[in-house]
Amino acid sequence: MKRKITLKQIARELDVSISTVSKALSNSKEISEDTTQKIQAFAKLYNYKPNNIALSLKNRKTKTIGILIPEIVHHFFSTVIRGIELVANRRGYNVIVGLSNESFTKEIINMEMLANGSIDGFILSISKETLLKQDYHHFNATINQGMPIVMFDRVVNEVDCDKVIVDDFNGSVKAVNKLIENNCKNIALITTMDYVSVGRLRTQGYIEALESHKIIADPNLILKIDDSLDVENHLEDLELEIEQFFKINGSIDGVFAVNELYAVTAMKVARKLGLSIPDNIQVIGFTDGVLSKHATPSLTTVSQHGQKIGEQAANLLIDRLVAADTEDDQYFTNDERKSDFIKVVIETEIIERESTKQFR
Amino acid sequence: MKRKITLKQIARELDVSISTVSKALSNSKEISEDTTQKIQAFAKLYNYKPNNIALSLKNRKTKTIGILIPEIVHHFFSTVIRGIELVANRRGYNVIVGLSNESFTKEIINMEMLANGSIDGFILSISKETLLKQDYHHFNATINQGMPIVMFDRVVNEVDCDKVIVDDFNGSVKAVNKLIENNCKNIALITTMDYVSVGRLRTQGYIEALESHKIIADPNLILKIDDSLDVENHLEDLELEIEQFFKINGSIDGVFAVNELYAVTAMKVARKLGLSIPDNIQVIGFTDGVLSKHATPSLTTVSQHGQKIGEQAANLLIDRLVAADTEDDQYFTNDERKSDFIKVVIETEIIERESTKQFR
DNA sequence: TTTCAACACGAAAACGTTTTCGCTAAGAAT
DNA sequence: ATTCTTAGCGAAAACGTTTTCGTGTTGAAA
Repeated sequence: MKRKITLKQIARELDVSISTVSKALSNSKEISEDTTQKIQAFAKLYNYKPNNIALSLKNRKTKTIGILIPEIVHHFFSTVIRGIELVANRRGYNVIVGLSNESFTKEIINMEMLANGSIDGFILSISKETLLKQDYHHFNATINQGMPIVMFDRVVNEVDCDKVIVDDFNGSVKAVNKLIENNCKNIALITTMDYVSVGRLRTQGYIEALESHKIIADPNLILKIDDSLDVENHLEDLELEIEQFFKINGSIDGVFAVNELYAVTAMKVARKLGLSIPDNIQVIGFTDGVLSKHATPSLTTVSQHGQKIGEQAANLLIDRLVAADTEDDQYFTNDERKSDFIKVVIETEIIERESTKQFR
Repeated sequence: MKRKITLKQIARELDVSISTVSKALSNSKEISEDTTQKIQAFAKLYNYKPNNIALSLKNRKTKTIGILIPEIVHHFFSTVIRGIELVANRRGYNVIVGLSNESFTKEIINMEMLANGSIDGFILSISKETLLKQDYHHFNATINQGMPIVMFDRVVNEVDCDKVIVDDFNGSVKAVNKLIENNCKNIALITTMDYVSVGRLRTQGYIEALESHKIIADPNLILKIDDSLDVENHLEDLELEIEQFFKINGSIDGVFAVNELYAVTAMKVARKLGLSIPDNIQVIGFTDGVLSKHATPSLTTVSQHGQKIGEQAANLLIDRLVAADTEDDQYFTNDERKSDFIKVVIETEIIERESTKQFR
């Protein structure tokens, strides 16, 4: 077991100085061709690679991006990570992942761990607890320390930074419009509590779509699920709730659900109640995950393009990092630097599958 | 925007030496109570936190684990990551993620990027292409450089390191036994090509279970899917293949599939052919993912406990890291160090759901 | 008064780089 | 013969820590 070789060791072996080795390896023409050859050969032989940590310390940048998300076992989030990793790698960056597990405290701890030199910038999506508390000081603190942040999906106006979001509002409008066009007369909405911004926006889209068709949104047709306790492990509760909802509102012939799980559960319940899909009830979900694709019947969804979100976020962050790098030279007073932040909206797209009727 | 404060700055402000500041902050009793108080107060005020990179360079360890997996948009892998992150965090480590995307080259590039000081050790699962090529030099190279590796799930005998695997063989045996107990007479197997070790092992389990019941495995009842091209995007091909398979073998009354996708697709096809589940055909899958849970009917599966795998892997790696740390002191000749590697087997468990009959 | 321990702190090395600057020798220009 | 370039290399600083060792001051012991 031989440890990685360093410049110092090469220098000692070849009886030259460290500087000479460093220069020779970067093909500096300060060094004679002879010495350069010799050093490069030796370095290759011993598989020399510069130590990243030393480089990071010297350059005061790590070429690493910190990702902070609420949950990783989740199709949408892992898709976003894939997008981030893709462009990060292409542009010479690594990716370090932290999970908040929807907890405010873990979010802070994770940020502080990473903000102390480990990374050059953050890409993150806010945890539910943080959204509830509406306490965003940790984000602003790290931004003030000169570390850029890009938020995606679960973003918030109180923090000044680049953002990448899906067009929740218009996505919902499209979905509900589709149901209306498909002759649904009583369209139900299954959504989350309002503090999750995406839930709120999707709900607004639902209402807007109805109203634009002169339909008054019936509050009874809106089911708000409290998912503060994790639904995944209380599936029966979810089913029960939806079943009650269906029974009370017998006239429902269309369902728009703000996520995949609600949608497939709704389908399940509907079938249990003897309703057939899409003949009696048509269903559209939000988020294009595995469930939608492989459910029976397969689910028509509003696709979020998670990977694109990740790619965009990574590009935004890295652009800002290289900008900060070159900008360093020209002088700026602190407030003079133009701090207009970008908000990228990723358009949604309806993917038609079997849970809605096909008209053509 | 004020950059993070350093020891040097504190020292200058308070007109003491850097060493004094460092000692005061670590409560060294070399420093008088007065000065300690003053320094700590100042540090707190300016929110001083030691720079991780500098610490890494000094201590020659990063407190970071590198994860290298073929794909992140995959329930099993993301579950493993969650497990790793859980114990890594608990034990003071960060987690950096690389994706090989099933490519040999990307696997190597990623390893080299991370191996140059960025991390203290690897947790990885081998890419399909690497398994095909059977070229494992990059793993052995990094191990030889003194960087420990823990492999999980897709492991290989040619590399000497700790391993965490699921009991694929026994898992399959259990599953097929269950089908036999449930009175299936013609049990089909839907599996992958043999070069993926887990596919091979699960196939062997299938055969073994049959033979232990004096049943001769019928080669016609084994369908090997070539998933070298990604199946997710060629779903129809998969369905077609399975449909042909079912039509040719009309007698099938039980299906064991080595992954979730094959299982739910089999169910879909079966229903399409007018067969009801579990009455006409019972189905068991491998991997406990979202699909199994939410499919209709929900799928009986062999659960892999991905999170437990991740936790075990992380513990193995960190144990070895701290061992190497303390062991450093006593002298060892290189070959003298005890290098017996551990192979942890995570037991599988059958989760019964609606796709098999209930006997009680 | 001299000696000595204890106290409180600073200097410097080390981790592995890159880069600026300075130095020496050799050859060219004056 | 003297000055000037230039080629080729080394010394040292810097990034931010921790830690070892040294040093000066003070009060007590001799």
